[in-house]
Amino acid sequence: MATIKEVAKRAGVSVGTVSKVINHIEVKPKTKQAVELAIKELKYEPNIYARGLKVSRTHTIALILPTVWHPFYGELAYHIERYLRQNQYKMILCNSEGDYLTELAYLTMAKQNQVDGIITITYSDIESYIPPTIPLISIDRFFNEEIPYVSSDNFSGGALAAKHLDDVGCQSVCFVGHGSKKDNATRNRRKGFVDYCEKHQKCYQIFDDQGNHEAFQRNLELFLKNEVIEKSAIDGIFAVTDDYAFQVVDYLIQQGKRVPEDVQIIGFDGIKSSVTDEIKITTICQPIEEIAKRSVGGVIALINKQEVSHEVLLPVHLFQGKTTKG
Amino acid sequence: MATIKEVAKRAGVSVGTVSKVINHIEVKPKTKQAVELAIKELKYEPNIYARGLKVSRTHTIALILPTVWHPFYGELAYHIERYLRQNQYKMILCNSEGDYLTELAYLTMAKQNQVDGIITITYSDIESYIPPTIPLISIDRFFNEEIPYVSSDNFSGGALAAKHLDDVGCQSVCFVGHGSKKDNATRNRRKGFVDYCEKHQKCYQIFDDQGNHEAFQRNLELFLKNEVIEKSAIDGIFAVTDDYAFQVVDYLIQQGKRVPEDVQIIGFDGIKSSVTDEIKITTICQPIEEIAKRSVGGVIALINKQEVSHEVLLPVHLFQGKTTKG
DNA sequence: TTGTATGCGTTATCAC
DNA sequence: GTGATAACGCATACAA
Repeated sequence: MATIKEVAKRAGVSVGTVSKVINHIEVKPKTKQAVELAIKELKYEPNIYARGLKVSRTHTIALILPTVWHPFYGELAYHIERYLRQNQYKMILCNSEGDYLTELAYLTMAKQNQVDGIITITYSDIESYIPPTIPLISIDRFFNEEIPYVSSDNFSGGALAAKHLDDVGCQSVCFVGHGSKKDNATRNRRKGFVDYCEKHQKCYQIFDDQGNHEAFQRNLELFLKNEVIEKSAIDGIFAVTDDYAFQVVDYLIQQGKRVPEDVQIIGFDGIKSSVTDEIKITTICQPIEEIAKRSVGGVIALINKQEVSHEVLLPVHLFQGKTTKG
Repeated sequence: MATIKEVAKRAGVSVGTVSKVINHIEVKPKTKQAVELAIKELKYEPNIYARGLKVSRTHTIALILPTVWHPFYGELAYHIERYLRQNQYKMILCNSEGDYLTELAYLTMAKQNQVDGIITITYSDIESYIPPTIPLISIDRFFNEEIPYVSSDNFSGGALAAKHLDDVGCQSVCFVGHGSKKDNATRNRRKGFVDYCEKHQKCYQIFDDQGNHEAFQRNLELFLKNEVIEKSAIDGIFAVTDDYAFQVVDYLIQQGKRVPEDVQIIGFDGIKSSVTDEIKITTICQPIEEIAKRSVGGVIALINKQEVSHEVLLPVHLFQGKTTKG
């Protein structure tokens, strides 16, 4: 691997001059030519570590999320990487799998100057470990007044879901969600849903189980069996994520219910498993690409010591699918 | 940010000693304690760039793939990141979107010592740009005798698909694929399929359109309409990927055909859109996790100048879903 | 066992 | 406009 010194020698100039050429600082056209020739001949590539040592900027940011193996996070990661790349940033991907130790390891990386900033979407309490000096943007999660976050307008989304079920004629609706204390996003969806129901005096129920994956599924099916299949007490369901909506749809159909004739169902997220895929259900769509864009813009602004708004709340919209009467 | 010097001063030792402690080289227990205390007090974090400059190892590898926003690549990326992390490596993710310029940019990164190695899954002709000095593992793609690759046993998979259609009673089968010149993987699936049919004197057809996404879909539907709907000349279809299998299933059902009663369909890949998702169709499953494991093992071995087998061919297996008569 | 000194490849600040 | 040189923070060979 050629170094800047060898380039300088070959071009018959000093290292300083070579450095100038590399960094696009004005030099005499003739010397510039000579240097560029030498660079080509020696196939010189600047060593990023030496440079990093000097300027302590890596042009790398870390993205921490539960797992990229999921339509929502996959799409988000895809767009974030794309926007970062457009801004000459590289992205280190971390699947935390919800493990806060893994997340902490990445915070440490940032402290070591391995990354210039972090975008995180987490449900762990890493708040107290985040040094105020690290440029960090949180997605979907409010930590404190210091840490900027970008999120969909989950409250309005929840209300919109309730309104839609109302509009399509549901008499007795239900919220289905996984009661996580940490997840502000889904909590707000529930709040919005409830708020609409209260204001419009809709009859509603809440299923908000806190168990793990298996327990949740078991309890959900028990609940549905009882309320929907046997008592027919519910004719409209708002599932807090599309994943849950699928579960609900699958179970009800398996139990002989018709969707949307007997029960109408609306989800949240608007997931597609790839760019060519299609949204499968009626759902509240998050503006994933916009979330990505704002997050990237946010970290880069933070890195450049610019002002960043503490809260960015992005509008959602309804996608009319086949699980409600359109 | 504290440096090694400040730690040394505070601990009353020299920088060399501090360095030894950090790198787990034997020192007197007492001095070790003192140093560790100082490190804690000053919240010292080693600067990775200074270290990188010395040892030129970054413990970072780049993963280049078309897009992480897809169940197959998403799962692959997930596992690769996991294995890398287990080996104290970080992963830079690059969605090339099939653009070879983007891919080249990452090769350059490797040359600049920004990454220690590369795992790539590409359909571009980047072959001539890969410097032989860069540790690189190719997935699903044979480049040349120098570059090691890991892949599913696509040929056997294709044959297995044909055999399965044969076993479940199909009389006249068909291969559906996107004829890419670069994609050895899918080509071998086709070869395996044809090989089985020839050997067992099965009647078969090939649909291997080369158009872009829209053209392909249009032509595929034309073909299916003609051969399946009108002529009923096909009762078993092997789609070269699950994505295509879904397309085929959707179209045929929309056209009034029953699956698997009228037409049986088998895909390839075994994709699930998340860890909790389920495989939806009969398909040939790739051992995605094993591919990830071998790829990671491969690059790390290359980085450590160990021998790596040029070809790793991993066995596939049949998943019996509801699109064939089990 | 520990300290000292050198150099890794760059950038940036000076003189010239 | 260009060249010399001092950092940047660390690892390491060698000296003590």
